[in-house]
Amino acid sequence: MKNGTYHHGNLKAELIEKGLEYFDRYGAESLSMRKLADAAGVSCAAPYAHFKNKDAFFAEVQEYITGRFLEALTETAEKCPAKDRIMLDLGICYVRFFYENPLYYRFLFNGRITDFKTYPPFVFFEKTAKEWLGDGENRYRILALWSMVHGLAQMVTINGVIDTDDLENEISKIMASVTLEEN
Amino acid sequence: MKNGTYHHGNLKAELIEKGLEYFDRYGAESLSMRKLADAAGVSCAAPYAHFKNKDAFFAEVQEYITGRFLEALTETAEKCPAKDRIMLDLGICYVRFFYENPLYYRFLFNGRITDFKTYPPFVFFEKTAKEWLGDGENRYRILALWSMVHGLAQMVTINGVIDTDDLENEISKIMASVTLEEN
DNA sequence: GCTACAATCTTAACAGTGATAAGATTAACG
DNA sequence: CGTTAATCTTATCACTGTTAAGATTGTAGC
Repeated sequence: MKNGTYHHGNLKAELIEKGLEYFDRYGAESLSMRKLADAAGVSCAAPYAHFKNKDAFFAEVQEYITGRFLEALTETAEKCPAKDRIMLDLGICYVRFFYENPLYYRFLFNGRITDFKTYPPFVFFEKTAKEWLGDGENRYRILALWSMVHGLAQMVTINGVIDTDDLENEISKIMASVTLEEN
Repeated sequence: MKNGTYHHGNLKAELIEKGLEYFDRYGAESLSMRKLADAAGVSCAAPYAHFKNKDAFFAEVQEYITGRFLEALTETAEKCPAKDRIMLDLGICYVRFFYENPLYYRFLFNGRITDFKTYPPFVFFEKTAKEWLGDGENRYRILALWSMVHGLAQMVTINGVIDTDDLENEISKIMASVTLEEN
């Protein structure tokens, strides 16, 4: 207990913040509620006033990360100069996000996301792809593109299959190597 | 201790076997060395005579699963009737393996595989792709195909983005939607 | 300001975990 | 038959998530 502050005042936010810090350094596996409480200068049971259990804590962290991921995608789409580049830019952004935050990939897509169809970043990706490809029957193409980009994101989080010195160029070439008609 | 059998005689194999059973039902997260020891009718410290630690145990389980995965791929390649179908068949096999064993995907590709480039199933996939595509500069195409198939495998382990009643047909259409020249 | 209430935090405890050390049992091999 | 190494058991450790009981404090209504 720090001097005179029985009530922390901002514990929930600090726990998430400290959680992300630890997380970025060591990953989610070794993160414990007790270390987190310690880091926030609080007793081991205090976090349970704000999170029902460890999983609920992780769920909030996940929502935060998902928010940042979705933000990156929407920004990329908005800033895209030419409409025929949008899927390429989106793909690069998608891969880059997990290249820059490798630990996030495992955290998100490891049992935590139980439904791809309703996961906001995917919904956005699908919507954009539909707009780009037109209203025809493009379900299979969208799935192909989507899984390719998602698969690439994982490659990039693990080991140098892809040259990460020039990520943009590499992803471009990979995506271009698979002809989607006018590309 | 079972009647008169201080030495189990076959503990290591039984631990892996019981491990896979538990694993198939509940996943790897809740599996503990102690439950495993219990299930094998042995004290909680006995497993440590055969495995240095929990991670070493998991490493052996991983090798077993990897073996089965690689086996499925090579068999598919051998049985393939027409050479121009081989990448399609391999892709279907790849996805089907994880559709049938959804928990394996998370287990394998969750920090456990630290290098895609040397992971035998990937090496085999790459080699076959090279043979199929000829000796040209097809690096990007192979990566595209590879990540697509790998991404699809994850889709299929999570939730109904893909119609799993007719997995073969769906994967075919997805792979075909992306034109790889002569296909 | 005072009081009641709800939110927040601490202390203490529980069962379950991975892991290790010390010693018991037994298989294997000369 | 005796020695040795492999295998197993019995403690025991530190650590984990979680809960219950009670202490402290912010807050709303008087």
